[in-house]
Amino acid sequence: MSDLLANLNAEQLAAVTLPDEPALILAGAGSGKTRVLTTRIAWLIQNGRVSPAGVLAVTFTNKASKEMQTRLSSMLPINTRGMWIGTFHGLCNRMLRAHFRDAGLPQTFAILDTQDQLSALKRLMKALNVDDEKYPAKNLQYFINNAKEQGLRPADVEANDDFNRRFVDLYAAYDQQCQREGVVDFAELLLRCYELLRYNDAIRQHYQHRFRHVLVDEFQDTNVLQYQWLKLLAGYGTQNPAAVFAVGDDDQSIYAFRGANVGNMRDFEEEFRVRRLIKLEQNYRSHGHILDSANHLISHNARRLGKNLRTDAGHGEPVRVFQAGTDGQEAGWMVEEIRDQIAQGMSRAEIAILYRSNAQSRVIEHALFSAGIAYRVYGGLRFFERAEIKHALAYLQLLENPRNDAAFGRVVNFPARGIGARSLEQLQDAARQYNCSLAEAVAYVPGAAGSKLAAFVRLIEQMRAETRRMTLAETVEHVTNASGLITHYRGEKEGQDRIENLQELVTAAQAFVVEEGYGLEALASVIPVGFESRAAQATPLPAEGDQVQQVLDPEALPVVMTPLVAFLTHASLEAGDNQAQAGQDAVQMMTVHAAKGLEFNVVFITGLEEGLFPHENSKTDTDGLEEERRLMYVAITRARERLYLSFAQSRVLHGQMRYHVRSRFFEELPEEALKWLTPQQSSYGGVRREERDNAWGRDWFRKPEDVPYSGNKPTGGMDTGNGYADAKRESGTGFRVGQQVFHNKFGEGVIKALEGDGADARAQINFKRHGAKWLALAVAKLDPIN
DNA sequence: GTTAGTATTGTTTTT
DNA sequence: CAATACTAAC
Repeated sequence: MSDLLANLNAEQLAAVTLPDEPALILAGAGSGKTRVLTTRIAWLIQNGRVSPAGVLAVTFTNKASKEMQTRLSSMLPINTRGMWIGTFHGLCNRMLRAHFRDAGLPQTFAILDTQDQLSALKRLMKALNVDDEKYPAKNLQYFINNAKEQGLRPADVEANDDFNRRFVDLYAAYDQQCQREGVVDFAELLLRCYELLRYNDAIRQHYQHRFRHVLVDEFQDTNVLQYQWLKLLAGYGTQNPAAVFAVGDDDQSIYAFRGANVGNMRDFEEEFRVRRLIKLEQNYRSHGHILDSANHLISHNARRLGKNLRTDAGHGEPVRVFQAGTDGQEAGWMVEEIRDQIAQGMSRAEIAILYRSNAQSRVIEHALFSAGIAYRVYGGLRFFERAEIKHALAYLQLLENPRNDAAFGRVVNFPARGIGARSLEQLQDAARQYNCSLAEAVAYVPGAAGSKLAAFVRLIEQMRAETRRMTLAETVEHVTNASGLITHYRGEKEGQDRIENLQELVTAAQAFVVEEGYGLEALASVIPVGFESRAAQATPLPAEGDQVQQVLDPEALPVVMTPLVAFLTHASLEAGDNQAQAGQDAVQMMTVHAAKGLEFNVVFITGLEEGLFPHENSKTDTDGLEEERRLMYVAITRARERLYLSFAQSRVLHGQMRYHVRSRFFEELPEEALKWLTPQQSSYGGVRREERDNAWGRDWFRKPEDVPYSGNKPTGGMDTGNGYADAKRESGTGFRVGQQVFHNKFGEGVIKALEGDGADARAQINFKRHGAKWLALAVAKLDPIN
């Protein structure tokens, strides 16, 4: 109980037990930031300074918010579910659902992700006959989001020239389109919520009265709008403002490209008259050399609040630096090092490979895969972003809201129903003419096209009727079938994976109902002002498949979020990390951005080359460069015991061979902390070249099923078409020494030796034209001759 | 209206 | 190299 504070150092203790007033905590990497934040909440509650309902804690990522909830419930015997702990977007969504009428939104508004937003803009521009050459949709998207992040509506944006004026007009038209269709984009979620609080006195006062403690994680990454939102919520400038507890690290601000404004930290300090500024500078994570490197590097940034991390741990091992000839060699070297580490008992999950951009993961994946080392890739294409999943979700959206034109357009002809571009054009014209949704405009389209469209609308209506009494999972399953999606993919050669993903969606729906209590926590907090205490108590976990209406009395409690809407919201707000096999012990691969907040025993930072890291587009201005340096700082401080830095002299980028010099960051690290692993200057020998040569091969992700593998499911299917061939190949019976084989790239050759088995099987082949090579049989496409 | 095949273009990081 | 846009043939 009272040992909440037991293991805190002096700085942390001071932060946790601060009085109820604005406070800024400058928390260095690995200084126990999350711990301070959660302990603070627990301490406040335990000492009766605030009730769980009076706390609002906001983070940036879903991961962080989940972590906070987990830790909190391990400290206190309370249900964190009903608490207002979440991401900015998640909390805004909650509030908007609760007050949808006041916010001017339909009850079932859908959320557009970045892709959806872009296609909505393209659709709009097409309808308005805007030249995409002159006004690229992508630029418009950036323009709009940027404006929204500053809290600016079209009327507030100053247009200095014709070009900007056009953008402003399009911004206005886009907002109207969204409103008509009942959808909001990410930025709108925040802006709309901000406006709700700002212009609705009763609601604002309610929340200001309710939240006595507002805690913010990663404060350095807040944008202008988020800060304004916080100020409103915390009752800045009122008689009795909430105590804002902001935790941040200016050195870890890496989201400027997304509108993050480090200046918020300074503004906060001034505007809230912060008297309590605590620096957490004791690092509990990294060994000395690693920390020295981080400190040394970041000291090259001019604009800093100033902070230096220290550790009690010894120097530890030096930072190892490796220069490779090619990206393939870099990957090959990592494989060897990882093998060593694993052999010495290091858990795979404690090894992380970091890179600047997602594209770099391919070569590394290939090397790990050939070596049979289990790995997991974060980021990339996430579950809810897959095309087949988005199609299924679009059907589900239409069940809730037929006016959602984006969803309508997405699936009206998928699977193909003979509704082509021309018919759609007619439909869009009609919709514009009668100022209605696409679904409503169907009635105005004559002829064959009209009847096909009408059939589609009937299909949706029929599905809606059929699923009315179904559980969420049943609904999802029914829709994947009745829509014809499953049938369609069954006929496709690479459709098996997609079908499996659709089945996975049913499972996900099931899991959502069980684990999330149906989004009950969202429901509980979604109850309009005045009802929340009742709702918070009414959180018995529903039995599997129970309809929420059966758990909560619909008469007494205005249920605003149906399970389906909750699920769809969940899908857009949490793109669903591809954690298919999260529990498995696998090497972790991710971008540096994705690594923020995580830590590992062993860390590889790869591709440290000018143009890559620092990235080409950021090299020109100092702000960009400083952000890259902060990014590097974040990367370094992920490591606990061992850190590797590597770069390659040449690598294949955008399908072309590029030659790079090593990153300037090497010049900014303390020499005495580094240990150069002198690479063999190998233009020929050294690491096996075919690893690189095969890296981009079409058959790249062919794999036997039993290989430990937990990366992204490749979208291309290999299970159906060539599963048999692979099985034969891997069994070893397919090849013998002396066998003549043919390879797509290397031509004819003779097998000189065989080695290993299963996924590890390799063959040494003497090619007529390319000489002797070792090829992994699981990867290389070899056909026996004769 | 659909499909398959070809030309083009754009490639950082993400809630 | 990949995703997307466009074009020509079915």
